[in-house]
Amino acid sequence: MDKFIHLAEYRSPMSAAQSSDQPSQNIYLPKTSESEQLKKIRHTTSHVMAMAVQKLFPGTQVTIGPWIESGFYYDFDSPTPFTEQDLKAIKKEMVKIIKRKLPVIREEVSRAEAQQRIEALQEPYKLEILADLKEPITLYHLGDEWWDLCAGPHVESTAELNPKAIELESVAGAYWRGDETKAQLQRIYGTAWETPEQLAEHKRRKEEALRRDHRKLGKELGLFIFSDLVGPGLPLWTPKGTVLRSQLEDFLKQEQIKRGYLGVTTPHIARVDLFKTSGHWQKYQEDMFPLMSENDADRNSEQGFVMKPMNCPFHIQIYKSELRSYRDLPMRLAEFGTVYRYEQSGELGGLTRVRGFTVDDSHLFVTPDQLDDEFLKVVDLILSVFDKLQLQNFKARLSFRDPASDKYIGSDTAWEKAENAIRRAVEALGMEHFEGIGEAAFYGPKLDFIFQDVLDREWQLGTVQVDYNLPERFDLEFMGEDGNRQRPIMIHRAPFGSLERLIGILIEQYAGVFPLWLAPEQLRLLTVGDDHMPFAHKVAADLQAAGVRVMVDQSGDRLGKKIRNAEKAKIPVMSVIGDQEVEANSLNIRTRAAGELGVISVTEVVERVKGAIANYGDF
RNA sequence: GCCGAUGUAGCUCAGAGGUAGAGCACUCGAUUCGUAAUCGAGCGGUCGUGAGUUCAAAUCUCAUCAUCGGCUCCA
Repeated sequence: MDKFIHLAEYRSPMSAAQSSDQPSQNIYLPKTSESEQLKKIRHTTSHVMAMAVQKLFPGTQVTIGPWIESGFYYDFDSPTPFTEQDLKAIKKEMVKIIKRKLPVIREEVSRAEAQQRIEALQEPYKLEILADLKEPITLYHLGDEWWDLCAGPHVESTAELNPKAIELESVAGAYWRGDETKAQLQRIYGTAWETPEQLAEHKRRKEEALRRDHRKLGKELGLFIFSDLVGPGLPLWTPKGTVLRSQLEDFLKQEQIKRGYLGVTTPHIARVDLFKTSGHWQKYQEDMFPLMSENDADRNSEQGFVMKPMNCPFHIQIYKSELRSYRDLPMRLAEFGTVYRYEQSGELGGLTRVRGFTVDDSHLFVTPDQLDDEFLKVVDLILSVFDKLQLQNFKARLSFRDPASDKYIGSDTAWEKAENAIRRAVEALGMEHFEGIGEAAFYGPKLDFIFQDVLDREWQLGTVQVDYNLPERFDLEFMGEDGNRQRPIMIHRAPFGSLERLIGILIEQYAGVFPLWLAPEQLRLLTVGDDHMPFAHKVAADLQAAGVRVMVDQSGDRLGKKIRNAEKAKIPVMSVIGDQEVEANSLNIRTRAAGELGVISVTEVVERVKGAIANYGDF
């Protein structure tokens, strides 16, 4: 377990070593948080942008405009939305302002003074911002024409900004204070750098990220599709994509067998009463597909079936089907269970956010004495799974409830016990982590493993949850050593989280180049001419019989084209077959990773494939 | 769900009130070729869907569906 004690320091996938299909220009792009100069540049640029917007669009109110790691944004309350054309005009105006070399002047004022000046401007959002500010209250002026509340820092003059290192990137809607019940503002995202070269590199990396995007690669590699007739957020897996799924499932199933998990299988729908008992119906209804009722009367009295949004209540029924003894515990019920959640339409995207997905779910029923040990074992399993998948860029989050919210079920005592159990585990492991208040499941706190996609969006994959609440709601018991019935504790856990989301992240992490054990097509045979086809098919049959996923390129293309196609399809191993190979009854191997390897016998190829698969490595 | 953008052949895209194009893919023919694209021909689209405006709509308007970027929500 030692090797997992320190989680790899988080790095963006874009900067990861294997991230590039093309050599990087080796221009270092610091994050804003790493560079005082970028903080100044981006603060000032965003002020210049806001000044330009207010000049071009009178009546527009300025709200907040912080830097973000790769740039900045500013939120405006504008009577009409901004368009792409507007961005160009705004940029032009910004250049004018910059060229006037306006000094950036810091001024410290009293709260009353700030309030008075804001009232003169008639900008109510600023008043709200002011109310939350601590002393000292500072204003930053651009010349004597424009100012905003800001803590700084700023450059000393707009002359320090390079218009060629600035770009306005996109417009978007955003709610005031991030609250969907409040006004929707217009947000403009932009970026600013010290040099035009840095901006060019930033844009190059964004384009590279697009090439690795799992939605693009999934289509190019033929891994999954979506169909308008099937519906949004419901991926269909092709034969190639299904290889990925089954390899991952088989891998985890083997790991679970080694750790004493028991497989179960449960239906996709259930009576709504099951979810009333669990509390899902009360707390989660708007995220569930609507009730299936036979008639209006049933619908009105909430009788009928629903698609399952989670697997736990089903596993609980299996646990409950017999009186369990303390000797039976811990009982670890596991299933690749496909669940259906009615996500809001605007949330859907690729494989990372879908409406039907498969959870590598397991529920562990444990005695209070077993809780800590079982929890650690689960974390160990999760970390070893990530290790095998070469996933290093993740953060561990303690997802606790927001005490101010009423969206949770269960007693304060139960929640405290569960949260403490997670804290104990993380401390015992010495694991780096951060706390996410309000990130808990409605029935219990979680330890979540957060990854980033190619566009730097964060996604939860693996999760472990400690749950005192569902055992209570379903009245779970086991017969204790002393002959008294006791209540078990549940651990919910999923190393992958969602098979779909995991595969989305993996596609991007590998840039579509899968390790041999996952590659849908492991080896492709390329004949020089048609005369070599019979030998190719014989070899293919032998390799297939040995368990290798092999295909013969059947096209009439020339060798160069066949190689090009195999490279584009990111096939890890290819073999050229011509007169020499037929004569020598062997294969001439070329790998994607290492190029030509020379002539190898069929038997040796099989052994090398098996060896590579066994240690999750390359051919 | 909200704000904005986009939707043209299997894929990537061009066209922009006068009735649809390219490259790749696919099919056929010729070529039988040794490590990233052989040549030629052919097939293929009621321009997301439905209304409306117009003599005429892929093009303008509205609605709707889907996708994309954000926001909100979440595995």
